[in-house]
Amino acid sequence: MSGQSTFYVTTPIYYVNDVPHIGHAYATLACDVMARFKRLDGYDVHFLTGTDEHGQKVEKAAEVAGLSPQAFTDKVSQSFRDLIGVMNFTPDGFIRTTEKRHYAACQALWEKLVAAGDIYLGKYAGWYSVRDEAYYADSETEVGTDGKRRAGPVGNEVEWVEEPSYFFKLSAWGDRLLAFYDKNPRFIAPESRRNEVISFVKGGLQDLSVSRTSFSWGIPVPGDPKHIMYVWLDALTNYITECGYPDESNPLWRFWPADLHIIGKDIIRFHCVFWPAFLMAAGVAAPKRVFASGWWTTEGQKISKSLGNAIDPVAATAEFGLDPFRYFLLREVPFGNDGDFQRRALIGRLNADLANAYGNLCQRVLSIVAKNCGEKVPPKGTLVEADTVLLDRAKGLLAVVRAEFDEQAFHRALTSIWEVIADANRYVDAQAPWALAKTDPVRRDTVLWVLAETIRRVTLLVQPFMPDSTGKILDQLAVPVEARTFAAFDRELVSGTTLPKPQGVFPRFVEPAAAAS
RNA sequence: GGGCCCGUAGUUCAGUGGUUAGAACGAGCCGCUCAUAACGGUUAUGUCGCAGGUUCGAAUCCUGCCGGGCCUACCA
Repeated sequence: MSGQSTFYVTTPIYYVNDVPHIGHAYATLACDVMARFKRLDGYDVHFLTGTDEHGQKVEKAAEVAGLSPQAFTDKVSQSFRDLIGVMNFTPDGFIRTTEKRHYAACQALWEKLVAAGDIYLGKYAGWYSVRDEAYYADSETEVGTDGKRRAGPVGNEVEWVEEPSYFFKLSAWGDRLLAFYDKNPRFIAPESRRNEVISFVKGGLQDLSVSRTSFSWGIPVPGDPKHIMYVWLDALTNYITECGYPDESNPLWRFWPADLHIIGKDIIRFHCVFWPAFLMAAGVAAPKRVFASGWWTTEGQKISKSLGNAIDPVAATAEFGLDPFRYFLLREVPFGNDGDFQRRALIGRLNADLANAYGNLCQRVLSIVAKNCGEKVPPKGTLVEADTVLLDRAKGLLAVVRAEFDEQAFHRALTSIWEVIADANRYVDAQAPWALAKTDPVRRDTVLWVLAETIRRVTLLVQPFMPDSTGKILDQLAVPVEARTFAAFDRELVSGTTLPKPQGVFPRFVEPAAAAS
């Protein structure tokens, strides 16, 4: 037990200004699949998600809704919890930045940074738009023909504003960050993101304003409560709050440093530049890896509220089924790339990959077994070369899939698995067990055993992606629940085990219009 | 302006110097009949964005151009 390797994976904490959409579902799904895989592979896993609830925007949104910030965030945070059930996610923790433990962690981290000499009091100055309630960089503003400075050619008027602010000495961390990236080539993925970050850091870093006095919905700076901590310092800290920071005797501290932060590509800088700098300054180990996922578009168009083309995870799972939806999101697009959500493509995947290739393979094999082998796992006779070729491919899959998971290459893991499914379908045709039934029932039984055993192995590996459906298939193979981890990958099906009646798991999807005509 | 990534069959993509450029899906044809009209076999389709260059040899390296996406800091 104690020697077990740990694996800590996190989603971004979601900003409660928005209701959950496909972007949230996607990042959390990737973490869920990762967590499930590592659990099956014997790791001591901790999977964290949660909500980011501070900041000016939340304060304002609450006001508009006529609620206190706390009541408002309670409500919106719940909608993210609800998504967990809808998508069958399995987080071990759900953190909210409004929790007491998180205040304590943030303030402890702050004090560490002060003690290390990395925080000082200065003045934050910039072009401020009262209407936007936002600061703009000099380069973002321009002076119009009327002599007034605006945020862009058509933006609102800006004025020069200065407010006292604490700063983090980020400028001093450039070289150490570059050395860190150099020593940890796996820290940022995909590769192109790593290049972006490195070039950004090489361009020189400025000190970072890490407190605000213009609003109050946030975590007060220790010893100077007029100041509220910069939301990102607050938000990023959640990952160590969960582990008990600053109490390193907390049992969950064993999970730090995190193995994997999965994030959206919009927040790379915060995770790959600010976060390791904060941690190194505070003397805490930096996370091992940050993987930035891409964005989804719908039918080639950007998702936007005005177009009303957002993909609602609840609607999608209701129409296509949860597991096919989970499968599609991770199979269709290389993880890390942007993806286009096309209805036609989803239906194509559902029918070609799930109903035809995998579902039908299970069904055709299991129904022959049910009709010919007395509803029992058939006897495994002498294996010939064709049998061992197929079985060896299925056996070899675990190592292949494991390597792909270490790169978060979910689409490649699935491609590899589906190659064996295709092999199995070819094998069925080549061996023709329905013909053997008449000529050589012993051989037929062996063929069916080989197929059932191949389906078992494949299905064990598909579990993280489609937990419900694979559970049903393993039930139909009478694989005991305790024999569904990778430790049992080599525990072959036992001939003579009674099997339940087979039942299709992945029905074909037929468009309602087509079905009617 | 600077930087990063991409442009390969109808579609989605793989392929980073070496035989006639690959896969999947889709399409045509043939076969099979255990199965969810599923499965198998087979055929077809490409100026590898364009133009130069390096090389015995380039989709693959270099240069320029065209087209698309992204980054270029402090509202998540």
